[in-house]
Amino acid sequence: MYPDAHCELDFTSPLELLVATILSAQCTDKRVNQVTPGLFARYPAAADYAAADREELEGLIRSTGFYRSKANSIIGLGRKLCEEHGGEVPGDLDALVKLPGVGRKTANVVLGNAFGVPGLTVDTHFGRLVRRFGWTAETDPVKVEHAVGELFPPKDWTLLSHRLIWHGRRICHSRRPACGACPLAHWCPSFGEGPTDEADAAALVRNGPFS
DNA sequence: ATCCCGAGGG
DNA sequence: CCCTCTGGAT
Repeated sequence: MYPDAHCELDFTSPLELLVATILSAQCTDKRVNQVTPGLFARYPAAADYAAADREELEGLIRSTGFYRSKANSIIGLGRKLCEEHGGEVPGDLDALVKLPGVGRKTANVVLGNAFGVPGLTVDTHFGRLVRRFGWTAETDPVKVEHAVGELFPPKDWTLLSHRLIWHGRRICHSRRPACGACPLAHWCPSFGEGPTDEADAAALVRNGPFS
């Protein structure tokens, strides 16, 4: 299912993807893609963010929401990249997570889509769906990441993340999931009654559309 | 636990 | 009017 699910943010470099992912917090990808062309043209390199005028940057990203904190993060990001990473985006999780505005989810997005390093991007969709599927009951994102990581080989992690997010965005919504339109309705333990036990969940992983 | 924050949908 | 949208820092 969803064999060609992919990152829907527009980008042409690790830096662009990193900035776009920061902007995508609590915002649709479509809107992020509306502001990034102008943003990337104005600030082509990390040094340009480091030297950016705060109010001008805020104006360019305002429509994505949380624009003051996002502008702060992006300016700090540019500075730290220049001071500690030669102006380049580091390709490892530990360094990425230390950058301002970059948490584990954002770091894994950059690793998976710009560096080809397998990563599970546990965002709100990912967590909600794997709990509905009965794959884990954890709510802490790191615990969810480890639990789901045990169920699939690393080579499948990035595509699996995109598939789950795709499905979450279009069908398995937070409040009113479109179970009537869901191709997984007869497979999903949350369609009928409540969650299944661990053996059932393991079988769902082995035989399910995401394997 | 709370704040940051605009835009679009129901 | 209320809710949600691929979070992260305090």
